[in-house]
Amino acid sequence: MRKRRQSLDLGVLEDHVGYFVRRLQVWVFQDFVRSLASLDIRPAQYAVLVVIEANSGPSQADVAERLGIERARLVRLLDGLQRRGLIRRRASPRDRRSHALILTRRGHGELKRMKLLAAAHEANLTRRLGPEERASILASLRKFT
Amino acid sequence: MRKRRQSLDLGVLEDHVGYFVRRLQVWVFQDFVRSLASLDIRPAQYAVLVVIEANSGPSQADVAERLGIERARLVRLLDGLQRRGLIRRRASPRDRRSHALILTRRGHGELKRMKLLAAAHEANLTRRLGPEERASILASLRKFT
DNA sequence: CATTATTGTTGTAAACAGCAACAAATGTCT
DNA sequence: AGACATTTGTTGCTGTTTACAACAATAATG
Repeated sequence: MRKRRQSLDLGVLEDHVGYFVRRLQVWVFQDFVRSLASLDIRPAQYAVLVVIEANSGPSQADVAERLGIERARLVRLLDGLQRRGLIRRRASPRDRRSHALILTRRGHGELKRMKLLAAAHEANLTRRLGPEERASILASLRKFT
Repeated sequence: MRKRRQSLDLGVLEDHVGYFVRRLQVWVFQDFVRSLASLDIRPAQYAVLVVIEANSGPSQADVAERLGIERARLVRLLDGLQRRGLIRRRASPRDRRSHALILTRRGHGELKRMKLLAAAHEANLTRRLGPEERASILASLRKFT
C-alpha cells in the first residue's frame, strides 16, 4: 500500500487569490488542450480564431491588444495558422502597413468543430464546479476585465 | 490624437471561463512580480517558501505535489533559493533518499518582508475588484481545489 | 516638409512545463 | 532472505510562453 501522507499546510497562500487562480488556470488549460487535441489547437490559437471570426478584418495590432498578447507573439502564432490554411492576411485597403485578418473557408469549418469540443470542455468544468458556482465565477471574472 | 478604435468583439470567448481566468491570472502574476521585485522573488518561489515555513521539514516530493509543480522543476527552484541562503536541505532522519526542507534564519527574515509586499499586492487586487467581489472569487476558487 | 508614432516583423533571452532517464534508497511479496 | 517494484532527488532535453529590443515601411502630426 502507498505510504499515507496527509496534505501539507498552505499557510498564508490560503489568502492569496493568485494562488487559486493559477490552480484553476492550470486545470482549465490542460483540460482544454486535451479536449482539442484531435484538432491540434491550443487555447491561444482558439482565441485568435474566434476573435477574427467575430470581427470583420481586424488588424494584428487590434487582435493582440484585445487578447492581451504581444504583437510579436501574434506574428508567429498567425504564421502557424496561415501555414495550416486556417487564416489569411489580406491587404488592408486603407492602411498599407496593416493586414486585415480573415478566416479561410477551411478556417470557418475547422472553427466550427473547435467550438463543439470547446463546449464539451466547458461542460467538464461545469461538472467539476457545479452550474451555479461556474456562473458565479464567470460573472465575477468578467467584471475584472 | 490617437486613432480611435473601439474594442473588438470577443465572440464566444465571452462564455469561456478559461479566457477570463487567464486574464486575471496574467494581471495578478504581473502585479505580484512588480510588488516583490525589490526582493527579487517570483510567485513560484514565494509559494515554496511559504509552504516550507508552514510545515515542519517537508520533503521535496511533498512540496511539489502540494503546489502542483514538477519534482524536476522544484529541484532547480530550490537550488536557487539555497544559493541565496534562504533554505536548507537537511538530511531526513527516517528516509535517506529524501531531504527535509527548512528555512534558514535569513530565509525567515526575508519571508517576513515578502509577506508584507504580498499583502500590499493583495490590496491592489482588492482595490481593483472591490472587497466583496474579491471575497466571492476567493471563496469560489477555493472550492475548486 | 520634418518629425513622431504605428504596424508588422525578426532576433534573443528568460522562465516554465513536460518527458525520459538514472542511481540510491525504500517498500513489497513470496 | 532475496527478487522485484516503487519512490526520491537529480540531470538532460524539448518545446512553449513571455518579455524586450530593434528595424523598415508606412501613416499621422506639427
